[in-house]
Amino acid sequence: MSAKLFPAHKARMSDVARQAGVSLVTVSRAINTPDKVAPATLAAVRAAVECLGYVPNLMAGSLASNRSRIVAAIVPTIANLVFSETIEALTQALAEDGYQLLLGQSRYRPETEAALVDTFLGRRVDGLVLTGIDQPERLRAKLRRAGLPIVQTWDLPGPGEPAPIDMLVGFSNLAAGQAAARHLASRGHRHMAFIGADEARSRQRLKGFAQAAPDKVEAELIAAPAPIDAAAERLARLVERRPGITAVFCNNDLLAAGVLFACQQRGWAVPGRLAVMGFGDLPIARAAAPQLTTLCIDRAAMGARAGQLLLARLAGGGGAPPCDIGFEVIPRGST
Amino acid sequence: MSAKLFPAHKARMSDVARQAGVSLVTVSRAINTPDKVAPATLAAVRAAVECLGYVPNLMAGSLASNRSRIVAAIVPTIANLVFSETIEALTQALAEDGYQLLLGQSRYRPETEAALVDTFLGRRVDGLVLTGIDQPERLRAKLRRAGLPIVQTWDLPGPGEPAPIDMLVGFSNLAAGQAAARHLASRGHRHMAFIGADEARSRQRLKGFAQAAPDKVEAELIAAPAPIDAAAERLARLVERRPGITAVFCNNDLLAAGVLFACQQRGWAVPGRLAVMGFGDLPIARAAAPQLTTLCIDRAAMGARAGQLLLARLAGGGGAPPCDIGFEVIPRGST
DNA sequence: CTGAAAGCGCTAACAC
DNA sequence: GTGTTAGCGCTTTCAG
Repeated sequence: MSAKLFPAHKARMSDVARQAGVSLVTVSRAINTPDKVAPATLAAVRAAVECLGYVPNLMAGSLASNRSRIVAAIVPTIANLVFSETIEALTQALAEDGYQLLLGQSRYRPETEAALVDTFLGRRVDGLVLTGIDQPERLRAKLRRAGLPIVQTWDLPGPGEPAPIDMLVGFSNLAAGQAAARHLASRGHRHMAFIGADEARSRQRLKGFAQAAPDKVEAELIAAPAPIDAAAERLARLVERRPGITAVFCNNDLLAAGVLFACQQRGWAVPGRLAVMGFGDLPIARAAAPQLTTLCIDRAAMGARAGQLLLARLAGGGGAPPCDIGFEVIPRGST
Repeated sequence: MSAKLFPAHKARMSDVARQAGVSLVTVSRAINTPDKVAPATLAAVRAAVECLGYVPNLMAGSLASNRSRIVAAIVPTIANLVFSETIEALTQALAEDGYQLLLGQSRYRPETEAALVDTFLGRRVDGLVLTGIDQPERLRAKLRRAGLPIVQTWDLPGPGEPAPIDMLVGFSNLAAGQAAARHLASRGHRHMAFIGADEARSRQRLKGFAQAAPDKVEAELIAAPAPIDAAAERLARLVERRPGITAVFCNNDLLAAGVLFACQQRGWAVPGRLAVMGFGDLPIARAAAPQLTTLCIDRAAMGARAGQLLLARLAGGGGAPPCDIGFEVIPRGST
């Protein structure tokens, strides 16, 4: 409780002001709007700052200016490349304008997400990035009332689904699932299977997949977060239930890589005996042999775009229409 | 009697106080230390909070109390499972005590790291988690002067290396490299190669690996962040330069998986023609075929421990000695 | 271009 | 238990 809580950022703005022989306000301006200060004054202030080792207290500044320059993001988990790559790009985009990222993990739980939102609102973050569009109405209402810029990501509302809370950048998981099925069908497959996490967006892709598949789809849903080492075991179950399947759509390239290894062990040719399709176009997709056919989602673009939308709004810009970043089937050797 | 309707978060504590018929301080206590408030008062305050949709301004609270309840962490990139899993555990540990995580990415650049530190100090974060121990002396000095709790992670200073800035939880990358070489040697290998990122900790592991290898080690260093799809190409280079190599140590399990696929394409038996060892014990290690022998680092424990060290110090506890979380060679089929 | 005054919304001492 | 009095360190008006 003693000295440790009152560490070395001892110098305040008033100390710098005294040292530089100017007023406190001038120091503030020298720091925030240097071009509105006379060169000589600026130099004096900078010298004083240097000399005292002054570090501006952004917390106090935020309180006074009502702008925290902090944006919060909530993802189910950061320990999943699809989300961490999005967050990487988002952080980068924000950093360019001097914004920092407060990270929250919902662990796929709505209550946790709601609790995180409360905390973030309390911290007066300037903006919020959410994963998915399946927030409960109660939360959506609260967020709308809060009136801060919000970007929902990773999904697009279909007909009948609630409108975005504010801004949105995503893609249709339903359409992605359909595209996967159509790709496999185009390669002559009829009996398809699905392995994915038991979670909203994955289920949405399964729905689309099943819609567009020529035959009934056999599915294995793994409790999220999906452990990819489950691949071999899930494949085994699938094959036991439906020996005739000739193609499997894995909702994550890592899972698909696991299936590739499992096929290798079974002595199954890919795509001869089983076609394997992944999701994400993670680096492993190209490193695999055969290379993975996959659904490419531009995660970096999604994160960057989310950041840009927020920054534009924070800079006084108007709203932007929902942004569909789309997806692309990347045909490679595994199908 | 009836409450004014406040636009979201426009209600201040004084509004709640008036509505509840108590003083502002009482509201503060009701929120922060409910057990120091009479039940009836508490109920009245809570009703008022509910009725006004009051969300406490944590920013103002932080300024007044000089505690932000925010911890910052800097990693090279979050788009790498080894770091994102550490951050996941850290975030989780902090959340349990009501702390949030501000995330910074250095992109393996010391200047970026230094700039992030400045910002975070300005934000008066309560603690800081750093990746690695190779911060320049200038930065170390600044951080020591700052006097806030700091945990360095992912490494352990060897003899002659600078002492920790404050607290530390890591493992010896040098020893890890040595252990890898010894494991491969124990399997009868003499001609070993290394593929890894061109970055401090990876180089440290290479150093240990080379020290303990019976013969000269052939190395391929990939500019960080290492794209894992480079695996096949790097393996090709290695083999071209030293056809006699029989074992390769990859500094990341994903890279190792890529090498496994490359071997498959070459028709090389693993471990018959080439033994492959990974690093990290990521989920893919067990999903691979053959399963990957790897160096297991308990990243979740490291992140959690970092959080606990910080929380303990913030709760008034004393310092803790450097914590070596160690590593473990997990022998599996690939060697 | 610079300065003086007036808070931002809350917590921390102290009183009562 | 509860209230009163002071700030936390900065940014904003608004003067000059």
